Amino acid sequence: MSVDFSLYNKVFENRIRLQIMSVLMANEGYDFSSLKDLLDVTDGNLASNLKTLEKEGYITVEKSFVDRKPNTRYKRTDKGAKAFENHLSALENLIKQQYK
Amino acid sequence: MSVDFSLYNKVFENRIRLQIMSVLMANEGYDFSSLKDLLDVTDGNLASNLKTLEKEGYITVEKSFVDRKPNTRYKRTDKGAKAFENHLSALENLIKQQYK
DNA sequence: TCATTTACTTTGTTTTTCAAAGTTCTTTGG
DNA sequence: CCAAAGAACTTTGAAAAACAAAGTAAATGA
Repeated sequence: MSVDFSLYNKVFENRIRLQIMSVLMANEGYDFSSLKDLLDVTDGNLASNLKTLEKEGYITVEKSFVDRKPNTRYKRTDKGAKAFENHLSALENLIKQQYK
Repeated sequence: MSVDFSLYNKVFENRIRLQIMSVLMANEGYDFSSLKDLLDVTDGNLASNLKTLEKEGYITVEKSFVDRKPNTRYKRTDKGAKAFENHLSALENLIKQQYK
């Protein structure tokens, strides 16, 4: 009757965090400035949403220098991948339900 | 490369509103107390989220008496159905992208 | 050495969420 | 007929979340 929402994850309720994880699922890693271009957000906003994901243990951060410029690279963790897949399952249930 | 998010709708970023619309897509109508039981929210919270959907023109409200008790019944509008389907499309793109 | 770029952090405002309490309308029991 | 009760709110206010803007650090380039 009703859709199972137990796998729904509030961390991914935010559009920016949802998109960040989506990008990090499709790519092994992605850097700060590329994310910024892709998602069209201010750097402060992006940084704080990345921090939220990091605090949850969903992504890792690696700082280095590329072309003599600072470069910060983000990657999903296994925990993050699992959590995201679970969340997508909840959404998938919602979508499927429509045809029931 | 990146997922199309143009159909993403901020109104449905909230879990409760997302679930309400989901229920109203699968059912012609649904009443207040049944929604309350289903979604496990306080009546104030439910009422305010229903009002948000009503203000957007996504649902309609009909009040009557059933078994001598007040009964409020909610239905999706065409506009609401369209907006919700669009939003699900955006989510579907996100899910599909994972297998690319 | 001074400006510039990247990737933040801090600050503070605005927006959103939500619970709790109060209100209205109608029915029912005494 | 009056009080109590239940449904469905509305109001109030507090807490959390979202963001923009400005400030900062570290390294490089001119």
